[in-house]
Amino acid sequence: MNNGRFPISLHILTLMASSAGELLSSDYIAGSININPVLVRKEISNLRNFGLIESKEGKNGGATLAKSADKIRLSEVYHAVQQASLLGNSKNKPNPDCPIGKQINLHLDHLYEDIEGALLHRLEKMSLADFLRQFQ
Amino acid sequence: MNNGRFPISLHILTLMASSAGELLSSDYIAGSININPVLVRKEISNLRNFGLIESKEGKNGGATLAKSADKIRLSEVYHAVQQASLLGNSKNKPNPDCPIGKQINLHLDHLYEDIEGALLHRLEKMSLADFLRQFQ
DNA sequence: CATTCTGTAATTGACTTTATTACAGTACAA
DNA sequence: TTGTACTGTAATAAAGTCAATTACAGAATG
Repeated sequence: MNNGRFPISLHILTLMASSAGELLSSDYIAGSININPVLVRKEISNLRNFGLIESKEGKNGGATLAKSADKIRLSEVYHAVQQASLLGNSKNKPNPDCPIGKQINLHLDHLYEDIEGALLHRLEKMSLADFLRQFQ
Repeated sequence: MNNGRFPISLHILTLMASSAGELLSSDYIAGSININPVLVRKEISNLRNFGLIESKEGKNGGATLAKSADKIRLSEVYHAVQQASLLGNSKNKPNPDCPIGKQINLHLDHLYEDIEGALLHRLEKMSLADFLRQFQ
């Protein structure tokens, strides 16, 4: 994964899991993560599109989990923030006249798929509730 | 992994494995990958530090594998290019006054280590020779 | 000793990510 | 019904990252 969005999204969800039911404001969340509130709202918007978060506009509004923390797998969080490939995106444009260059992206892609499968298998095993449980 | 260095290093090593014994110039390699020769030399320099490549300066110089392709595990390549953490580096500076923020980097790091372990396990199983064997 | 390489530093440029500004719209509460 | 406190989102600016490029010293060869 290429971005810092995974930790941000997981932080957001962890905060919500730790205060289940309450609506948290983007300003409060941004204060905990120490980033800009607009970025928090963007991530919340994304997580909402993936059915992990519900939010409420207006005064006393905010966001909360859309389902209980033990129903949220970390693999869902991964999918929600995942855009590019795990290990360096195959955006390289190798020389098609070279016998190695011509084929390497195909084989790299296979390798990445294999590895990403292993990664997802791990993330699948841990729920947000499991993750929160580590905090004391 | 955050960078495009893994595919570049693997490409370099694959070229060398496919023409075992020969010294390849950074210009030739750069032509196959379609990147700048200086970047190739930087990667070669790094791979040499990890004992995967030997190089020779001067006219008719170049680089070649330091050991046979079936002795090189892809996990070694990963280690050679790995600097930052796999999933978004914990460069966030969460608020230490927040009970979640205070602890989250620790738990994120544990999670990353766990996942990286799974990834390395996969890469450990494949040698450079295995990777090259896929090419026909 | 000219040539062809590596090795490496320094700079520039392209791109990506995050912060910031701005503002419309929504819900609540006095 | 109006002020306030929020979300949602777009647009822009600032910061950071990564690769390309330039430059050049040094090594090996013929």
